[in-house]
Parts: sequence; structure tokens; C-alpha cells
Amino acid sequence: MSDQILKPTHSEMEILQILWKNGSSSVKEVNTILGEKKPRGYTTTLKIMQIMAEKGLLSREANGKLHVYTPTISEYKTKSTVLNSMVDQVYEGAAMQMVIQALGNYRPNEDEINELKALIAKFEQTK
Amino acid sequence: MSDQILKPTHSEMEILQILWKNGSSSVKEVNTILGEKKPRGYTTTLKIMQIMAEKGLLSREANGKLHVYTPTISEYKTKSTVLNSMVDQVYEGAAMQMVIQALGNYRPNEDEINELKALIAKFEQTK
DNA sequence: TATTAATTACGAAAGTCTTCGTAAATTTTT
DNA sequence: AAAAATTTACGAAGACTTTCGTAATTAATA
Repeated sequence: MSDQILKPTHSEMEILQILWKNGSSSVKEVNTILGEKKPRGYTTTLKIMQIMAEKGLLSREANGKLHVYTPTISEYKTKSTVLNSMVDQVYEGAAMQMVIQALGNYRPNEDEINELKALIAKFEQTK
Repeated sequence: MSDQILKPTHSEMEILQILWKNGSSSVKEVNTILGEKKPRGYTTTLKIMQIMAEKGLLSREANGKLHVYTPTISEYKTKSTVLNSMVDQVYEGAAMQMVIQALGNYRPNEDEINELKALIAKFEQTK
């Protein structure tokens, strides 16, 4: 709950996902990957990445002609921000209600079950 | 995954929460409750509820001069819609990753721990 | 160096959401 | 019935997001 992060928009989130996965990238690289799911004009992606840099979501470095962009915020923290905002808005802060609903909708695999059990055990330990 | 529901906006969600909790209500009732957190003009709430009725999110019944509004969609299903959309967008479909992150951010109480354990036990049974 | 290609910069349009002011309709009160 | 109060209807403005066209800049090529 310390420093507050700007909640990315839908398009911004798509771009962040790519940058987290592929590391610092040019507009062209990002746009190519984005285009696999839904083609956009090159300048559309450029514009959004420029705005993200203005907002401080990305940093920008010149590499010859090209600009290379890097997220300034971590994947984990960003996802937490969006998650918390959703929990507040939709579940009025009742995070566990959300977790329980999620567990009702999706089925964990074996590894995930083990991870859940480990987490729960830890909670019980520090009761 | 059967019938698709329109994803409510932020304001719409606030109104739905009130209607689910208090049952069918007039604009005035909704606006009064909304105003406790953040005052809005009466016509603002009216307008949004009218739009929700147009979209089919609410139904409307005349009761004398007053119009009384009722949600047409269940609380559970609506929250599922928003939750799924968030999981897709932010976690690229990896719901359990989201659950695990939520469990890292929020601490369940004793009852919630028991509920989680019961759910996990059920998953293990039907392995 | 002149031409072509690639990239960035800028501005604006279209869509959505929230907000409110004003007019119209309806009910209540005098 | 007239006046006042309440509620609904309508339209529009402002903010934000996404999209793209065109111009300017920079690099690569002929």
C-alpha cells in the first residue's frame, strides 16, 4: 500500500505484457507482436508508447534512429495495482470472496494445488 | 462461458452493488446512498440508470410518479464477467496465478482459510 | 549528394463515460 | 385550479482512450 502506481489502460497493459516478456523493445517490435492478435497501424502503437513514456510508465532510450522502450514498473506491482482496484470496485474490498469465486470458476492443476496448500499452511502457522 | 454479459462500467458497478444489497430502488434512493461516499448530482445518477436500462442491465417499473429499477443480471454472474475479463487482460488467462498473487497480498481470516481448504479438498477428491 | 525508406512528432477525429444544466412532465400542496 | 415540488427526458460539454493521417526528421541507399 506504499507508493501508488498509475493504473494502465487496456492498450497499455497489452504493451506492458510484451515488454515484460521480451525485454526492452522498439515500437516496431511491439507493434509486430501486437499485430498477431489484432492488427493496428504502426503510429497507433507509437502514440500509445509515447503517451506511456509521458506518464512515466515507460522510459525511452535512443539507439541510433530507433527509440527503445523499457517499463519503469514491475510486472508484479502493476498487476497488484490492477488487482487491488478490481477487488475494491467489484468486491468492495473482500479479496477472499473474489479468491473463492475464482476458485469456483477455474480449476487448479496439481502444481497449483500444491502451491495453494503451501500458502494456506503458512497462514495457519502464523495464526 | 455460456451467455455473454455486458461488462458494467465503474459507475454502473457502484449502482449495481446498491441494488443487489437493497433490492429494487428509485433513483433517489440510489443517489442518496451513492452520495455518502461521493456526492453527485441527482441527474447524473438518473442518467446512468437510464442508460443501464437501455443496455438491459436494469429493468424499470413505474410506481406512481417514481420509477423503480431492478438489476436484470445476478451479482454472481456479473462479478464473474468482470473477474474473467480482468484475468484475461492482466494475467493472460492464468487465473491461478492471479489467485496466488491475491493470497500474497491479502490475508484470509480463519473462516476463509477453512473455506479455501474445503475447496482444495474437493479439487483433490475429483482429481 | 540526391533519393528512398524508416521512424518519430503532431494534431485531430471518433468512441465511451461521467457529469450537469435546463426543459418537460407529473404529483403534491395550497 | 394554481403554485410549488419532485421526477424524468434530453442534450451537450469535458475527460479519457484509441485510432490514424500527414508532416518532419533521421538513416540508408543509389
